[in-house]
Amino acid sequence: MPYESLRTYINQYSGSELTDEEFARILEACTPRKYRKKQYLLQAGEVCKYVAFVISGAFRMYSVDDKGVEHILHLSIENWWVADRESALMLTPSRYNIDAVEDSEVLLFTSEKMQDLVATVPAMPKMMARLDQRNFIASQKRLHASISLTAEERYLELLNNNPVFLQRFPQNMIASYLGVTPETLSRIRKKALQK
Amino acid sequence: MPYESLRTYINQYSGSELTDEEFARILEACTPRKYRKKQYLLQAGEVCKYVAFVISGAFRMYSVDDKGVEHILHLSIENWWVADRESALMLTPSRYNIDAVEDSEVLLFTSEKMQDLVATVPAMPKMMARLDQRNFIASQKRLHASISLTAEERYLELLNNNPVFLQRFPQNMIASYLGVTPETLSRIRKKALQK
DNA sequence: AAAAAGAGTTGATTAATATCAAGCGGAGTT
DNA sequence: AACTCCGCTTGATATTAATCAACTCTTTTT
Repeated sequence: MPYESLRTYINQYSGSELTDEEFARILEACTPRKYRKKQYLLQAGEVCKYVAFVISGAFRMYSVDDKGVEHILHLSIENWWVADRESALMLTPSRYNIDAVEDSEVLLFTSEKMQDLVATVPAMPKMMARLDQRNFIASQKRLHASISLTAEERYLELLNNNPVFLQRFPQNMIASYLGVTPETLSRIRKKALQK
Repeated sequence: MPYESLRTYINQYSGSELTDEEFARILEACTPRKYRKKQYLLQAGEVCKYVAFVISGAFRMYSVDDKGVEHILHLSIENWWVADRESALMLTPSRYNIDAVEDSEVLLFTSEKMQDLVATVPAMPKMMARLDQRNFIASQKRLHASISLTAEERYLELLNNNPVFLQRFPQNMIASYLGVTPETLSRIRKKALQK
């Protein structure tokens, strides 16, 4: 079957095994779609209609402030979910943009289909609960970093926890993700290398 | 029955109505406890064993850095839950302290009892899912603020979204919650008043 | 009642990071 | 192949917020 990575993901996060029939139902509920580099999956002002599972490629979710500066809130690569869950849940227009950083392939689930699946496939609510917990923990960690650490410490923490990101995304995006300017990140790295 | 505020809370967040029997079971599963001002509910290094529902009073959750500076991650007042969920879920020692900011009364649930309730009272998983979602959205908002806004903008946002906190907690705690020093917050407020 | 501790303000100085500006080199486009 | 754009670096300067220090006013403790 195609998209085995989604199956593996759900099995892993739900702590159970999907039957072939269940997995087939999940695949029926979603739509595969490709995005070219720089193509939008969500634009600020729209309500987020889809939750996307990344099969391959990479995405970023970011806001743009009054001065036109982008602030990246989330980075996602294959085997991650992408969406503005606030907008999707509350049905409010999103403040964020989501676009492809590389040519990518995703599976799109509308919120309704996703709710159906959560109601009918036992593994799904387990996976969702687990996912929400992980999301919460991750954003609490980043909040802690952002409140109590210096730019350099935040960079080193990212280097430890998500080295993949550093290889996968250009440095200016990493800078934005860390909440510093590209110049500052460049200097931080120079300093870190000297040690 | 006592502790009606918990019942109201669960009804509201689950979108259903607890029966008297269900609510009685919930009350049996927890332990009421009082905390004096400054008393710890959790100390850094311990595994967080309880999830607490605040009946009255106020708590803060914070880390202490190498220089001894406190960084407040969460503030909670009556009708909020308090716990380090990361520690409680992962069973890892917490990096955070939780202590009472005022004399307070809470209901303590051990993680096991909470899991029992989630498994046996239908309203509970609904409430938990809703709570996780809200927590995630709230921490994403704060993360966004902390990455893209200046200290002054963050203060004004708090003034809009959680004016209660400003009345309830001393200014140095608000400063820590916003990620600035008390001196800086004092100057920000002075400036904001002049307008 | 006196003393001590805590909370907030204000001023002077320092440190961290942003901003502005210039230049380099590679990737993609025509 | 030439050209343009983009990502990255480096330097000089400006801005923001932290730090250090002093002082006032409450609140708490003795």
